[in-house]
This record gives sequence, structure tokens and C-alpha cells, in this order.
Amino acid sequence: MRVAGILLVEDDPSVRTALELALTRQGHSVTSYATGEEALDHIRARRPEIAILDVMLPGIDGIEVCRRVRKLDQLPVILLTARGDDLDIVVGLEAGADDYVVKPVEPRVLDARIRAILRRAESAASDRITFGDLVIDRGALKVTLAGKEIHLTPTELRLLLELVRHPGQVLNRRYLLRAVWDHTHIADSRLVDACVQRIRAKIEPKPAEPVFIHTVRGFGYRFSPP
Amino acid sequence: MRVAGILLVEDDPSVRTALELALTRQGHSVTSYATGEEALDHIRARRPEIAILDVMLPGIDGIEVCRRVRKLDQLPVILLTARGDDLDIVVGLEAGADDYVVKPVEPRVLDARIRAILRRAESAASDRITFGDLVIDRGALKVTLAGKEIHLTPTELRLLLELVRHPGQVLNRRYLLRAVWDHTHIADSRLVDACVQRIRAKIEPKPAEPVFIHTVRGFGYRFSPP
DNA sequence: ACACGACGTCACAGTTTGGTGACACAACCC
DNA sequence: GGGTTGTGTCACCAAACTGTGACGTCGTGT
Repeated sequence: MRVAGILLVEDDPSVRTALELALTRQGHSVTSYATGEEALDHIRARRPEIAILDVMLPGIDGIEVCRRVRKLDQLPVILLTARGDDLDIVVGLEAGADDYVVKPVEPRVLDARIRAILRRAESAASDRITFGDLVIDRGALKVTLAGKEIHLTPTELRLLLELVRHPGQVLNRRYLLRAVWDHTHIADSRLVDACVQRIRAKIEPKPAEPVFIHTVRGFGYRFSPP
Repeated sequence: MRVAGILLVEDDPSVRTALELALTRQGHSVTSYATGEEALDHIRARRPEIAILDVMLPGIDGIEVCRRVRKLDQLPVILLTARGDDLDIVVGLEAGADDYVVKPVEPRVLDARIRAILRRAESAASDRITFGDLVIDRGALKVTLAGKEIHLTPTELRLLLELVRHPGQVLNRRYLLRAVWDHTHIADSRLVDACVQRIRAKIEPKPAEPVFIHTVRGFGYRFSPP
């Protein structure tokens, strides 16, 4: 369970409140701090979705916060600064930042950049993944197809999640047996096939021509979005 | 063996060559085009790691290329433009671009932004090798030729992968029989030949004049890119 | 030019593989 | 207990795959 939201770190109170207000208006939930120390505490405790860090901060500066964050997390980071010379940008991005934005910034632009970064980070980190009509919520353990909830049994769900964890990759039957079932299973069994078939019957519009779970004859199965 | 690199699309020849040179100097492998149509073909056929698209292009513009790319792939995209007004940026990012860079751009900065995006996209990257029009994805066990997926049977795929594992090397029939088939096979048979022939029929534009799998009379076969 | 061995080509039948539905059994819930 | 649900197994079938051998073609050395 994660608390969604933006972490904003900016020492100038007027800029801070202005940005906080603007981002809130764009529909984000924002928490803001004035120092890097507070920001690091917040990140450790609350796991925000993304951090927007001013580079010039008293104490630990934004670049350093970014470096430390990178060591412990994949948390997306946008660096924000008044200085826009090339060296600063290069240094900032090399510290692990995902984007580098020069102040003053139009709120709509910042919002668009936030969304662009979240969009990419989401596929890897989020609890909810979307493949066309198919939505898999790993947190709620729920699967919906075109808005309608699909009931999957525990085993089916585990198998589907295992396939989805490696999108586009072919997973062989032995691997799936180990990952989804207890490793105490005979190597040759139609168990995986039967389970795949049951999942298909539930999530594939035309089970005979699967769109999500593809058979790779002689090797195994591959989950790939349509 | 070549690894797919950066796709650059820019209609102004002088800017294009300048950027291509600069990026090559930074250690990237760059392919460049002047139009969106060519770019889309290239993407389908060669699966680059990242695309850098000028927004203002004759025919299909960069934004539209970006939109179409997003529909079929997770390919990272950087939009490049001379116009830097806010609305453009928002529209560009909402079309699915990962970053939006305003020209003129310092090569080091562009390089840093490329690396920042690749860093984040990397987690989803699978191991593909590209030989001209031929793309072999070892994770997905998929082979595509000029963007079209080629169906290979298990044995054909195993043989092709074995050949590709040693690009430029001549592999003799006995070795291939051991590696691809069970080692319990008679040494002399047309088996390898027949399988090579079947692969050629699928991946070689003119099977009679093979470009990928070459016969080395008296020794065996060699896979080498065109 | 000729012979010979190496390789390409092809069709086909036996085998393998995976889809499918049925079924038995265990677990679970009223 | 009686019904319901989930799960593993099996048998059967269609489709796909593959090895084989016969034959054609090509390259090479004499």
C-alpha cells in the first residue's frame, strides 16, 4: 500500500506555495518541504510517487538528495533550478534525475513533464498495469476486462501475475511450475497448459486466437499486450 | 554483431549531420532520416533503442510519429524543436514523448537527457540483436524481418540462435547436431541442411543467394550479417 | 568434359505438441 | 451433510513439426 503524491522541495516560500497550489490545481496531491533533510525523511517514510527538487537548497542540496534517493530507490526525480547552464543540466541528469526543468516554469508544462515521467515509471513500479482493455491491479489482486471485473481463482491469478511480471518474455513450463506451484512437481504435466487455458477462457475475447497469452510452441508461454 | 542505436529524424540536412556527428562522438550508434515515413519504417524494421524526432517535418510530423510509435511500442522518444512555447511542450509530452528539447541544444545536454531516459527505460529492455532488417529477440523468442514477424519452428529457432551465438564463425554439422539436436544422432544426414534450408526460406529475401546464413562448402555454415 | 562428392530441394508420414472437455477429488462454506 | 468451488489429471483430437530419403544441382579436381 503506497500513498500517492508529489514531494516538492523548494526553500523559497513564495515559489513553494505557488507551485504547490498550481500542482494541486492540476489534480496532484502535494507535500512540500524547505530542506533536503526533511525531504529524505519524507521519502523514506511515505514513498511519494515523484520528487521535485530545487537544486539550490540550504544544507543538502537537490543534487545530493537526488544521488541519495537513487541509491535506495527508483523514485522518479525532477530537478528544478533557476540556473540553466549546460553543465548544471548534465551534472543534474548524471546524478540520476529523470528531468531537469529551469525556473520559472509554466505549471502546465511542469505537469506535462511529471505525467510523462510517471507514465514511464508506472509500467515498472505501479500496482496497476494496463494492457489495452485488461487492467491488472496487483495491490487489490483484481483483474478487469473492459471495465468488467473478472473472477480469477488464486492459482490462475498467480500464473497470470507471473506472466505479467515478465511482459514479452517467453516463460517455459518448468519455470512456471516452480514459480507458481510448489517446486515439488513432476516436470511433465499438463498443469500449466490447463491453467493457461482457464485464464484464456476468462480474459481472452476469442480464446482460440489469444491476444494476451501467446503459446510459443516448444518453449512455453508469453504474455504480451495486443 | 551490431546493436540497435539511436534513430534521428530531422529534415534540415545541416542540423541532421551536425547532431549525428555529435551523438556519434558521444559513443552512440546513430541512424538518421529526413522524413517521418522513413522513421516509422525504420522503427518497425530495426527497433532502435530511442528515437529523437524533430517536430516540424514534411509529411507526417514528429508528434504524429510519436503517437503512432506509442501505439505499437514502448520505444522512448525525445521530441526536438525550434519552437519552445508552452503549448507545444504540453502537446508533445501528451502525445507520449518522454522529453521535449528545444533547439539549439548542446550535444552534452542532449546526450545526458538520452542517458537519463534510457536509464529508466532499460528495465523493460529485452535482449535483442539486430542484423540489418533481421531482428532476433532472445527473450521473446521472436524473429522479425523488416518489421514483419517471422514464424520459426522450435528446431529452426534453436538452430538460428546457435548460429547467431557465433556470428562470423563457421560451425560444422557435427557441432550443430550436438548443440541443437540431441547428441544421439548419426553424423551424416541431410538434417542440418534441411533445417538451414527451411530457415533460409523464411528469412532470406532470395534463398538461393543467402545473405545471413552462408554455406562454407566442406565445413559447415556461417551466420554473418549482410 | 567428366566424375564425384557436397549441398539444395521437396514431399510425406510418423511423431510430438498443445487445446479441449470431462471428471474425480479435496477444500470450503453455508 | 449437501452443495459449491478450485484444482490436478486424463484421454482424445487436430494441428504442427520433423526426420528421412530420393533426387536435382552445383562446385571442384582431374
